[in-house]
Amino acid sequence: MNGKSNDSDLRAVKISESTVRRLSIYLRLLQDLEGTGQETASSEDLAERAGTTAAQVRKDLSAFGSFGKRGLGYSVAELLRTLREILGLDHRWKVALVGAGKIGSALFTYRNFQRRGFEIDAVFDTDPVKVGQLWGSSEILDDSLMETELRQRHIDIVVIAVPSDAAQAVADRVVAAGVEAILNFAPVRLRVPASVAVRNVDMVVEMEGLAFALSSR
Amino acid sequence: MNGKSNDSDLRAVKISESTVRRLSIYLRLLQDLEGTGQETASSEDLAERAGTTAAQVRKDLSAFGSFGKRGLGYSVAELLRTLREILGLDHRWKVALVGAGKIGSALFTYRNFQRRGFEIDAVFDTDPVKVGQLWGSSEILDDSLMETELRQRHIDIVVIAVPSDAAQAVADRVVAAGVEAILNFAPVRLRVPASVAVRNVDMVVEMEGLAFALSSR
DNA sequence: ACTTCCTTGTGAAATCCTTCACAAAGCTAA
DNA sequence: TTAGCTTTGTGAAGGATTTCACAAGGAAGT
Repeated sequence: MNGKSNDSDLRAVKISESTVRRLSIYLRLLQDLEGTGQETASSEDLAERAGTTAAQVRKDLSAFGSFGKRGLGYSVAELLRTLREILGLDHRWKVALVGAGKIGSALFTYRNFQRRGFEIDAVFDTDPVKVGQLWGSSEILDDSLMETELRQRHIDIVVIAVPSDAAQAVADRVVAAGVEAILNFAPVRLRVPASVAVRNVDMVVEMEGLAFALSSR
Repeated sequence: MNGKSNDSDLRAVKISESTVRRLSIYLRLLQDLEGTGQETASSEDLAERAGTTAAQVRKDLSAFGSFGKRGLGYSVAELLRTLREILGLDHRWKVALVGAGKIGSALFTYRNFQRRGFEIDAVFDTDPVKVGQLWGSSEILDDSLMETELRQRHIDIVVIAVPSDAAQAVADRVVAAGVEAILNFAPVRLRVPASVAVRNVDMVVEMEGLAFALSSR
């Protein structure tokens, strides 16, 4: 929009994972703020709510451009729009879920997902009892259809929610089918090519972190 | 002058969260290795499986002492024992679950929890329909009993799996009841005293991290 | 014993991330 | 317009974490 010295080559600068995490948190805060009708927010406001520092907020944002007004802060509406764009949430992402167990089911019904632009377009399982069942409007598909369906439906992100001993095999097939982003709930480190983005949600690791914290007292 | 006290004073050295995370991952790898009958593992072995570097593995471990044998590597059995001790998994931890919804339920039946030394001893919910129901051997308790039960049962860790607008209030009560470790599944940043350890499991943040990664191509 | 090979443990260097601190910019009021 | 406040954006400093690289320890064979 402006012709400032900013040159906004988003691709060039390396953004750390922690920065991206915080951006996601700022986004959520801003959504809350939008609800309250507050129109601007300072880096100090955001920092306090996000549990970080004002300088950190400004640094995080400054990697992408200048979005604030000095003396005023950031426009909630504008920063919301900007963050959504930065995070790639300005369009919907097609998600497939592999594993229709308890965790898969919890995830499927998790409203925040759909609301944030992630739509689960396919569910796979190996269990013949589950295959064919309807989850919402989508039928649980047989595991063997995975590769073809992932391609045909142009799935962007796959959520792996299978037992840990099956996870790597699923990951291999998913990668072979051209998917480049995986959210892994299985308690294993998946080995994938560097071009594939993986995020792990590992409850046991977090619990053990708490156990460690409690023990070091 | 100064009593340059380093040596093996475990409490004194500051261990980073990322180190603790990796220790937990090494522990899991070693459990797998134990199953295969492999008796020793080098830092290189562990690093490859954990998706890190050999130097990192050695640094992580060296913060706690010297557990390896030069030329040989680490004894799987011994390192297992040591890591369990370091992480505080040499005894069981009493866990309470607040929120008997989908996520709570998935967690409750998650076998890996119990297996790793975490036993869920109490479940709370506000919904009168759920209160009184039996989950495994434990009855779902009314939310209002939370403070007293947490104290009476000497709960170490509370898992918060309630909607985000209720999470902070639950956290406040839990902290007031003397609990010092919280695993939070609600998509909010809890504000707690510094003495309380909090770990967040936030699926939306992870998904948005993937969206960002996909967008930056 | 000696030699060779392997792998640890660890200072030092390099890299990455956060905090500091302040000039510059925007707003309001007179 | 100028003065007084406020808050951003950002180099530079400071800290933390990771990687490097190698001396020293240990095993196994001769």
